[in-house]
Amino acid sequence: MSATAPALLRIGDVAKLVGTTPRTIRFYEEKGLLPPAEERAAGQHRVYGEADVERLREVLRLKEVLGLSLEDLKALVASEEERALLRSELHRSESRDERARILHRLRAVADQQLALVERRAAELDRLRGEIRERQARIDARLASLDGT
Amino acid sequence: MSATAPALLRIGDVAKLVGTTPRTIRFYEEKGLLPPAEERAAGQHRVYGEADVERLREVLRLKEVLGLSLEDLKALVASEEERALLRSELHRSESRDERARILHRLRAVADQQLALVERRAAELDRLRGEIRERQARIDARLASLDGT
DNA sequence: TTGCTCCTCACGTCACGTGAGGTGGC
DNA sequence: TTGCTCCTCACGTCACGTGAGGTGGC
Repeated sequence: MSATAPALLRIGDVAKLVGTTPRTIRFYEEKGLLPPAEERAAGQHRVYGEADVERLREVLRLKEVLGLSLEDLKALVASEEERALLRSELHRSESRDERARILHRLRAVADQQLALVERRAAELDRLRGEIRERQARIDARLASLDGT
Repeated sequence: MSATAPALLRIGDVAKLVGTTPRTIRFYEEKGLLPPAEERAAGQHRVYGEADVERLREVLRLKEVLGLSLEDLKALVASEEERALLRSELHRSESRDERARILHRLRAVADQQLALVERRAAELDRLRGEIRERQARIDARLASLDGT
């Protein structure tokens, strides 16, 4: 049975895979941002699976790109959890009405997440635009220098 | 002469204008990120001008949008200072060759700053794209539910 | 003189980093 | 048994927040 068992990872493996440190993973667990990673006796190694890696990767990416505090990140993790739950419900759903209800809820979650991203993106776009304008003005002055 | 003197601001005024706190301004000064804000005897109030406000506003914006550490921010502040210096040199420049040299240097500074912005923007664009795709897939499934 | 804002320590906090000393599994 | 990674305290650090106690200017 061990041949078909899913790959079990230790905290150092997970940290390397997602580009962080064991300490950060323990810290997030301590703060309730990640689930306690399997049952285990005190002083025992934590054990993780592929799904945990994917989840953590997504969480860290959202934090980095959006610059969120752990408090804000907690809310986002909750919405990611709802998304996962809804997707599995969608698979098991049996009636058309139920599927429609779940899909509408999924759409609402996506809208909410997009709003967070759009705010940051707008600020960056503006900054990018300003620098490009500066470049254009410099180029124009250089061209007029060459032209005369 | 006091009628034509430039508006002199205190640290609390500046903090409000740029949306931060006096403590942060003092901290940045302490860390060498901002100049010591006018000569003043120990225990005297700090005094600022309009130019200081503009500078600080830009610095804070770069920090927030790019998510930089104070160490990285220091380098960016240095490049902003070079930019200001180059611009005033450009005004005073007398030969065509000098102007060309300064303009090329200004262009290099802008390129460098844009590179910083583009990296962040690319990450955000990808995230934005993924969420929009999710929305589109949800909408397609909803449409097919209605269609059948 | 009364408020208000300012000043300088200096300790608190958030999100981890970094050893210290000890235990677990190939 | 030897390495390696893991474990739990626990103190350090970075970027400030937050009083504590006192001084300065309309």
